[in-house]
This record gives sequence, C-alpha cells and structure tokens, in this order.
Amino acid sequence: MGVFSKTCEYAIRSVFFIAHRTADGNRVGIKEIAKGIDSPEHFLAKILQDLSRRGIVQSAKGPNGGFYMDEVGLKRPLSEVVEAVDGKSIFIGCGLGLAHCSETNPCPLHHEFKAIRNQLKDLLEQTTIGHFNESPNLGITKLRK
Amino acid sequence: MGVFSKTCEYAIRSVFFIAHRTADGNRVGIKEIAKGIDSPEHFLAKILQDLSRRGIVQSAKGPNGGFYMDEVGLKRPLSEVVEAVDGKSIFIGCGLGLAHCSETNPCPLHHEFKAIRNQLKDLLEQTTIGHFNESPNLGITKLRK
DNA sequence: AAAATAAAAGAGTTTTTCGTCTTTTATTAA
DNA sequence: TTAATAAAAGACGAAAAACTCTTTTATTTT
Repeated sequence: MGVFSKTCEYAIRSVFFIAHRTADGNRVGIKEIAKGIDSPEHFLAKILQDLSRRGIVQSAKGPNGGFYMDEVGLKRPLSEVVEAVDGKSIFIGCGLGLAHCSETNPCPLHHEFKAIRNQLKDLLEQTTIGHFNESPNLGITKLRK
Repeated sequence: MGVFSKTCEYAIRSVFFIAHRTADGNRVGIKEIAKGIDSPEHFLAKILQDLSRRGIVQSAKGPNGGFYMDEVGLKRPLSEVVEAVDGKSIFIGCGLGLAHCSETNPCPLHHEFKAIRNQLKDLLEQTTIGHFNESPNLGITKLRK
C-alpha cells in the first residue's frame, strides 16, 4: 500500500505533466496526458474532471481544447492536490487507525508518527505543482512507469 | 488512506495487546483481544491465524488456549509485522506509484520520499513488539478507537 | 449551419479490501 | 471418553477502489 491512493498518484503525476506541457500557454488533451504518465485514459479523465471542478487545473472543450494551468495554478502546493483527492487524513490521521488518538490521548506511536507525517506535510506544502518546470535537469522526465 | 492497510493496523494493535497481556506466561483469547483493540472478531481471527503461521505470535487450542508471545517474539521489530501483512512496498515503493523509479531513474520526488520512508523504516525496525511492556506509563493504554 | 473536436457526465464492470458466518480440528478437563 | 473450549479453516457477503464504455454538451473551424 502506497502513501497515496492510486487515484492520487495519477493526479499528482498528471498535474506535473500538465504544468510542464502548458506553461507556455498551450493545452494538452487527455489522451496525451494518459500516455505521458502511463495511466488508464478514462479513469484519468474522471480524476481531471474533479480537479477541474475544484479549480486546480483548467480545461477547455472543443478543437484546440484540453487541460492547462494558469500562473496561479503553477504556484499551488502539491498538498492541495493530495487533499482534494485523498482528503486530510494523511496529514492528521492516526498511524494505527484510532479515531480518537490525539495529543492528549495518544496511541503508542503517536509522537513518532506525527514527526514523520509532518515531514510529509512540509514536503507537499513546499513543493508547488510548477516546481519542476524551473529545474530542467530534474523533474518531469520521469512520470511513466 | 492511512500508511498501513486496516488489516495491518489491526495486526499492530493486536500484537501490542497480546504482548502486554501475555508477558507473564498467560494466554489471551480472540474475543478478549478483539474487544481490547476494537476490531471485528472474525476478521482479526484471520489476521492472527496468519501471524501465527508465520511464527510472529504463538497460539494454543482448547481450554486455557489462546494467543501468546514468547521472549523471542517480544524482541521482534514491528517491521516484521508490517512486512508480513502489507509487504515490503511501504519501505521501498515509489511515492508516485512508478514501478521503475529508482536511484538511477528517480521520479521527481524520489529523494524526498526516500528520506521520509527511511524514517518510518527506522521507527518500525527500532520499535519491538514488546517495547511498550517496559514503559508502564506510555503504551498499551490506548489501543481502542 | 454543419462537421469535427474534446471535455463532461452517466452508467456501468472488475478487483481488492474489509468483514461475517459456519464448520472443523485440536486440546483439556471433568 | 465425553463435553467443553478455543483456534483453524472454509465459504461467503458487502463496500470501496480502480477501471471501462457510451452518450452528451460545449466549442471551434470550415
């Protein structure tokens, strides 16, 4: 089991992909995205519909349509994508699945898990969707299986 | 989505519970364990059958039977429980779900994820199943929802 | 205005995870 | 040696996640 759901993995990979391909103002279609990140096309379509409704990606129908991102979108943190798809639980949930685990009522591993979760939280908050557009050597090269 | 599957959460909570209740040589039945950690009894039975087959917990049938742990078992790291139930993927898998992500072929977040995963790995390797038996104030008090 | 394009929406199926229920087997104690 | 106990095993059932296919709607270009 990964840290994220598969849906969320596709979401992250697709926003990186869209960010990279459309920073110049172009748009990119669902087929191309699906190929570019090795995901099932129609399943990804659902995911992007959702991200589009939430304003995380933009979309346009018709010829020359497709998905794209604006300047504001590129600056959004990855944490917004994750939260939109998987919810907040990854940032706040108990590692042992206890609903009432908290600072005052901690499970055996509460504090240790908290430290790790916070690191993940920081990473996802500090990494923007457009982050890898500026680092030409790293990044986008690797989004396929 | 939590870091562990629900099955694994139940597994961890149950080994902590069994360790605590049977360090003195007693045994504890499935009903009591299920109540003690707030889990579905028959589902937990399946999980413990598996852990028993793998030698992580011991079991005995019949009157005065139940689950228990020996000295060796108490010293086992929690990572063995997690690996038995959820497999290695949590320790080695790519955060973005890419099968061929690696040191030489890293995904955009490879190095960052690796650091976090390693922390989790260390925690699970350093915490033994019997760890909380010795710390009377912390620990076992909180395994129910 | 018509045809082509591409996302949105709707309605499924499949697979995996989670959970339940019943029967069987092993052990112990009366 | 029979009855009681408790885990093991087997066979389901339900829900969630992952994935597919078809139809509709919006847009653009000719």
